[in-house]
Amino acid sequence: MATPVTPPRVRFAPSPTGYLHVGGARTALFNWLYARQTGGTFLLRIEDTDKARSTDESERAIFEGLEWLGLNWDEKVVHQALGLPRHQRDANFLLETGAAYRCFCTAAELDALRQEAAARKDSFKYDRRCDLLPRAEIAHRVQSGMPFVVRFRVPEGETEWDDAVHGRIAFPNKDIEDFVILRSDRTPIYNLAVVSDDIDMRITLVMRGDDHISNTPKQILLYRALGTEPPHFAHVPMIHGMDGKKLSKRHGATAVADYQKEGILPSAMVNFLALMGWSPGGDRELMTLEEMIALFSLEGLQKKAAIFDTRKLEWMNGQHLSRISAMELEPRLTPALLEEGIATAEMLESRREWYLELIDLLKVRARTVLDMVRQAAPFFAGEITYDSDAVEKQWKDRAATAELLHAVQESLAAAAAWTPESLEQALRDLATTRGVAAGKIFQPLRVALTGLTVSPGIFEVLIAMGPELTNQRLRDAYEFLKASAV
RNA sequence: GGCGGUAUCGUCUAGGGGACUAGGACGGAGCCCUCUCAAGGCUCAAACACGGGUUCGAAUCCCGUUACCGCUACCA
Repeated sequence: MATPVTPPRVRFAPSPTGYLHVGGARTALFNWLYARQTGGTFLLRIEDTDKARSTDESERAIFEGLEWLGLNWDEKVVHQALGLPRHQRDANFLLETGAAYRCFCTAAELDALRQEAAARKDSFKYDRRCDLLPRAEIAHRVQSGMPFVVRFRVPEGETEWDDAVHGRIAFPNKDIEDFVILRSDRTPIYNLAVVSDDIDMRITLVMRGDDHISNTPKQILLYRALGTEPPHFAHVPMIHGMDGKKLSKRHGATAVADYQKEGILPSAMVNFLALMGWSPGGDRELMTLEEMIALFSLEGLQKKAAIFDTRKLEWMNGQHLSRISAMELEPRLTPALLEEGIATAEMLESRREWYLELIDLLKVRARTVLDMVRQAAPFFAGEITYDSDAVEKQWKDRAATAELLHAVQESLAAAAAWTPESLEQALRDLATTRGVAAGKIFQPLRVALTGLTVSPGIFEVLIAMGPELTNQRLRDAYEFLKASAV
């Protein structure tokens, strides 16, 4: 009863000409999810046939980006450039079977033709003039070493396929020109390299950006000419910037590494990316990778381009931040803390329990790891800076504030114990004695301890700081108040 | 220009002919909670691009129009 389907093989095939773009990452994610869900194989192919633009550095950036997102690939990375002999073999095969022909037109000639067409307001399409050359002439030119490219002879008819996201798409072949498949330097053009490689890698489903829709009929034609049935295709929508245009540097951060630096968690990034162009149906939004694997389906793919809204990403990151445990968060926060010089590795190691509790305290109100770093600073020994707005608002009367903080210090010193309950008792008693609202004490104290008007609950802050640092901070506050009293 | 694709709140989306007074989320406004800020709870504003069909009935199906996007290289 079981239907013996061969497990799917999908791939992500970026060209190493920059960094890992969020659009690319999203395409990779969909392929990965599909493979993981179906028990298929997810492959990575580096399309480095454009030697001028490809760099090792950007190849590394792609690996690191995918690894950070948790998208592991199953077999050895394929480098397209290494397939050169096969690409040439395939081109020769097409030449031999008559599916392709040599074209001796130079770039300059073609350019002139194109301009003529443009002047006539005609659309340009190669007129096959080299295909019409007499056999003898072709042989002569080849023998005399005249450079040529190989063009695919597009047959009559119509090319169509059943796209997994768009349904049936058809192109009249007459609208497709005889495209080049091999350059005069014998290197392959994209469409040939892709088809040759995808056949070689036994890809069963090509899932990629829908900017490739118009390449698809050409590729299908190549598959057939090469004697192979084409794979299935799924063209996923693009990701645009807030202005509705293709996402580019103008829109700010477009590399996944940028978001890594800004303190976005990979789990949030992947969750957010998945929702650009895919939905599990219903109201489901917050998901882990595992859940997405279970829920993923081609049917849930959207046809429409999505606009990348970083505000929702940040919200989502906040949600992931508050769900993740301090233990899991620690490895992401620590490097940032060290880099900012807020703490040292030894310090964090020696007070690990305390450190993990601090993380739990901070993660609730942070949207990014960087937020946490900023909020963590006051909890470590060292100078703090007083936010000018905070001073203005909560320490307006310097002398009165100094007096108040002295009273607070005494109350804290007199507290039964350094526990949230005792400290709260002490401070609330102080408020009662002085006949003021508790907030009138908490707020100035918060500024003294953190330099900010925003922090975790004041008793949590006191506990996390401990009596020593608290007293130090209060002494610093007196100094500041005295110095700025004039 | 030619060809192709797409069209639900500002944004991400749910919706598969009657369950739609079109749901959720981000963002916005407000309220509650409260020592601040988050978080959380509640409330409000906010969309089926337009025009024709098909049908007893259309956000859902078909056709046009419009707008937007993509491709149109010896780039990928």
